[in-house]
Amino acid sequence: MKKAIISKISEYNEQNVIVDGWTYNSRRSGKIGFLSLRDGFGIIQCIVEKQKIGDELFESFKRLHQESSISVIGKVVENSRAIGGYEILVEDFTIHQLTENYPITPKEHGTDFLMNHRHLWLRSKKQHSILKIRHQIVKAIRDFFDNNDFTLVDTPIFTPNAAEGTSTLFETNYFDSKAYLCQTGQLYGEASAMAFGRHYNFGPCFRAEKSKTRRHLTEFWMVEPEIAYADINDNMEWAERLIAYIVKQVLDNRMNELNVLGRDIDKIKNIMTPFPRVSYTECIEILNKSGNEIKWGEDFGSPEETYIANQFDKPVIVYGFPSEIKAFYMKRDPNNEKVVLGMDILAPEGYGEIIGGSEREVNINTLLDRIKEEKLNKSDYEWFLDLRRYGSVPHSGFGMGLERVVAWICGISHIRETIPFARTMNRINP
RNA sequence: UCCGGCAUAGCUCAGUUGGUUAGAGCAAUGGACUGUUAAUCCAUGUGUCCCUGGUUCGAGUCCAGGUGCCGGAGCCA
Repeated sequence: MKKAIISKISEYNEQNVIVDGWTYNSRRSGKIGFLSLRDGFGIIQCIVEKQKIGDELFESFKRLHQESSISVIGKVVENSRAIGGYEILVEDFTIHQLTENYPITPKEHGTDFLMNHRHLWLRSKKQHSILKIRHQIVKAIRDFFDNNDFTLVDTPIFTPNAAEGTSTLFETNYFDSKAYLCQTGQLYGEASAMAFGRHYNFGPCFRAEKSKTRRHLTEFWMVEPEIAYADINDNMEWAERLIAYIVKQVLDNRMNELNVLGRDIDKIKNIMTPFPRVSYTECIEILNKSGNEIKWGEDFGSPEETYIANQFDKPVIVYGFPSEIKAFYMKRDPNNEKVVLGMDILAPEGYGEIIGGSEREVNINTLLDRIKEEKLNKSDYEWFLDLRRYGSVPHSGFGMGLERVVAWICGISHIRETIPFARTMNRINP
């Protein structure tokens, strides 16, 4: 007999199959039982009739509590009363383990309790859907870059210094000296772009910021393309094409999961290029008109960012930030030395910044000045400066925070549910 | 780090102006029911009321300190 997975159960209509899984829920109405079987690929209703399977097996069925592991043998049939349209008429089943007192019951639970049981919470429908969509997004990102002749080049996690100087780093004991967990792979990405033309790296980043908000993790995943012979406008186009592609892939492949999450599809179905572009200076004007007293030169806070994003129903590209508030490696605008050729993309619905990028500074003297201004250790950057000594070209890149994109597309209010095992200021377990 | 909130059964919560024996739903256990979708109905068990100290004849309830968590700010993807 064939083993079937629930996501492909329609291929086995009117056939007998084996399905390996776990009991998601069970109900009884006298001599007929309804067992929701979960196998990681889907959930299907199994019909257990006492008359059909006999008294002994029916008694074992009664003992199948939530998350008991079983293999079910039965016939697949269409039935409109079953969620998913198919059900299995059980003929036999074998029990691998009878589970007692599974902690997560089909009722409400608090976030702290659920996060303490994250290893089990992953089995729940909603969490399962979020991580399936996360996987689809990761695949879309890789496909997008692979299909556009980018090369994946992994950047190191142990680094000897701060890339941006500003963010807080996790320090580790590296034999007799100190090393830090990477907060970005960007500088290494620039080296790679000069070797491969189009580069991306995709992996975890670490920031020891004491941030307790729904948008922050201490360990999160970031994808960072870096493109040789690309200016800031090329950069914006790559970024918006990437986002549009991701949204389309999720809509095309994960509609079931979006529905489980109750996502309002209207909010994401029109995410197509081009995205609106608005300069930092225009943002200040918009904010001042609305009564916000932010001055030119100040960085946006979270409420300002949300206000700007809410003016549009697509992600919005904000460009031309004051150079003082941005990283040392961003190129100054030749037409206005006060601003840099940097851009952020803000997601709609208050999800905040999902992309930050820029055209990179290529003039070695300007870079040296900026390194001095930021009080960075020049010797740490000698290798990076080599990239400006040997065949330097205009180039650009950006970083996109995976979890924020997942949160936005899923419509999840807190980022901690968008990563399998969240690390925050107050949590490193499980 | 700052501001605000919360902490009572395995879970989610209620608990009156301080009053003697601490409550519900779910989960669990037993039973009824052949089409349930978080099934329903009946029965049964469940407590360091976060910790320490104080006020009081009496504290889950009031006060002080502590701890943990949640939300927001700053910072950022």
